[in-house]
Amino acid sequence: MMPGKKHSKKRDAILRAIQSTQLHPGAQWVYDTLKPEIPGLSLGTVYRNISLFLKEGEVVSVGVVGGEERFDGRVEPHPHAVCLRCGSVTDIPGIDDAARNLLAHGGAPKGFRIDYTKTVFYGLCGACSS
Amino acid sequence: MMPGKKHSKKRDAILRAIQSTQLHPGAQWVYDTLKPEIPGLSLGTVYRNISLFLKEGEVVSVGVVGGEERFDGRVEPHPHAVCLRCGSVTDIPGIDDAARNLLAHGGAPKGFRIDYTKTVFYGLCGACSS
DNA sequence: TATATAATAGTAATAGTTATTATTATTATT
DNA sequence: AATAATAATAATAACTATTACTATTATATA
Repeated sequence: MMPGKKHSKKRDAILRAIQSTQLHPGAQWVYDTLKPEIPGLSLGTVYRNISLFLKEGEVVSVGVVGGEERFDGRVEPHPHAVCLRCGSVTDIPGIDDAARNLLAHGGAPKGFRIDYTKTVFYGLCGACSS
Repeated sequence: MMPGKKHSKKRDAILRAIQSTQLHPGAQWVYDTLKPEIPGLSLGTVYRNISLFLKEGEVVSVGVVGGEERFDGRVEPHPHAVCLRCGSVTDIPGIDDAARNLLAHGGAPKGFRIDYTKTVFYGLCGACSS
């Protein structure tokens, strides 16, 4: 009865899976990764719980890469680099989005209330450009 | 025999449709808009030609909004504002992405070659926030 | 333990997009 | 202009990521 987070072994596992990698995985990756240790896991459960995490702000969407939505367990706003060849997504730390955000407020369309910003750099990752 | 652009009434109409609006439309909108004046037009043709435009750089993708990919006929890089409620996409002119781009080069992952940047602001548009 | 509530698996359904193929239009060549 | 080669298209089927649905199972509460 102690007020706290909602429980469910599977839900927790899904959140931890997303938080414990820097791959910015999609739902399928989470499913494939957890399935061996949690045989009774369905893809629908992964999708449903990720939706919950998004709503509760425990996970954030990086956007759609190659037709698949990718997620990030690090919720502080920061830019990402997406490889156009292999689809890898990399964090770009150390660059604060907030300043950019402020800067943009001046130019925002009349009456538009900005909630958050996403900055994505597209190109070729180290592995794919060498 | 004069070297010039490739032709096709439908192809041209599709490109002009995208270029002549600020709605940042998706494929379905282009189809719905042109269908009355070009009854013999199929959705597949719209998709196929948009893919060509993307490859040739005549059109640029704004990203996926509400599960649908949206396009822009203005190809100079500039940020966009996406309304989380109605899905409208608005240009944000007057803010140069290039500076931001440069700024980011320092922080980009080792070996990552940046080709272009996309900055999107999410929030509520004027109509939806009032 | 009994009862109410929430979470899940499995499956079906949906929607955007891409591929296929037969046909039609366009371009090049004679 | 007539014919041959090429490109573009419509119509349809296929595909994929995602969501909805439903019967079942697990969890929490009394």
